[in-house]
Amino acid sequence: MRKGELTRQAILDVAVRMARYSGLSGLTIGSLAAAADMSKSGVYAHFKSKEALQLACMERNAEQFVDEVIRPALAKPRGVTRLRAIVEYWMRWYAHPGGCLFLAAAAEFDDLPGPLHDLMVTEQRDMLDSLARITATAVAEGEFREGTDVSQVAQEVFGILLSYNWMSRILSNPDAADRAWEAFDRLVDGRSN
Amino acid sequence: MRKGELTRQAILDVAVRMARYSGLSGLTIGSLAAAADMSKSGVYAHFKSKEALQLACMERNAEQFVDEVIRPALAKPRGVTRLRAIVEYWMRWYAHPGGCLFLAAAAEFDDLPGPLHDLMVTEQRDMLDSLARITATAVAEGEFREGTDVSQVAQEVFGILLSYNWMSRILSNPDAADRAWEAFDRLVDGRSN
DNA sequence: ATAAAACTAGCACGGTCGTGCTGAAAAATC
DNA sequence: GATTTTTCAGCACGACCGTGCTAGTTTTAT
Repeated sequence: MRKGELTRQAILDVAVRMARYSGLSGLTIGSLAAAADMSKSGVYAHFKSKEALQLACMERNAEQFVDEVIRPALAKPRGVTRLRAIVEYWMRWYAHPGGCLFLAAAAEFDDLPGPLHDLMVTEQRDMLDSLARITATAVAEGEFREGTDVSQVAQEVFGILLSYNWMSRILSNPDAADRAWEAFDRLVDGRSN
Repeated sequence: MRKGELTRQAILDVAVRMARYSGLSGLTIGSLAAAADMSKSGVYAHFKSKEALQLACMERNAEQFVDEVIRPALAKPRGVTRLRAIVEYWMRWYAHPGGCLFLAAAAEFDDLPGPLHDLMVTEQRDMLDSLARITATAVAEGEFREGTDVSQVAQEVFGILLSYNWMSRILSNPDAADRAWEAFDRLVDGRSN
């Protein structure tokens, strides 16, 4: 039946938005119900447990990440152009109100075994793989030197993104973006033919 | 009187160790009391509120960071040697069981105004300043080019540290440290005379 | 040794948490 | 239009939360 799935998605959208602020553990069914103008049990009925709700939030968040970062980047020409594009979209992603749910989830579940931890690791790994794969297109297109360690580039680009996020979000440093791009440009220069 | 302060410190040590796993919000007075073999009210009496306990945890954590990272680094010769040293100690710091409380606190309080947020920002800023100041010694000693943007270097080094932390802690990537050092070496090379 | 101060266990409070049953309303199917 | 299925509010539960009072013990100071 259709109506149920519809409200389920509506609840999930609210939940993800809230979780960006409070994290997945800080998200409570009571406050979520209030924000969705429903009763606690009304919300609860759509997810058999809180853990299931949290897992659904992470999946929904991952879909949005693909929509807003991965797919737009893949629409760009292969190579450095595409790498630069994903960094740009990724930085915009980090600017979401409340911050990045991936990072929040990573901090929450890094040492807490369970399905949430496992899904978090999988998603984190997928994100890194996307960076490495796009870097590989720059090698294939002859823009980066043959033999470039794409995983090394991925880790470094991710570092640029992480420190940008910290600088701009926690320290409210207005120069964070410029500095991130300067670091990126030097990274690209060092690998270019 | 002396005994009180002693057990207060003992409680705080346990609290910080627990908070590294669960975060400052996930830390509860009940579980802390159990871990410290005390009653809830016995623990509570040492801190007038939970927020005061959390603030004390952050301060204690900052002291430990100074002891384990900042001070040992300052004992090294000025310049690149000292910069390399702080990165090494910092990486060791991130390897603490449960992870880094600064990062957990940043994720928890980045969008939540209040004293905890303010203290977190202050501490984060201090950490970054330490990086910039040490970089400045490398410039003063003539190892880095005159006019080097020390804040730029600080942001980039912090990025290397953050991505190392993510790679090793969340993705359990054994190459994370090597890649971090490779990135660091290239950063130093690019700025050296 | 005695008085004063500090420490902490016991206990209870109001509140919120996740969970789950029950029954009525609403929607989908026939 | 009747029936079956789905959706959801009401309500209650046990557990744990932060908080704080009280009383008794332990530690310090005199």
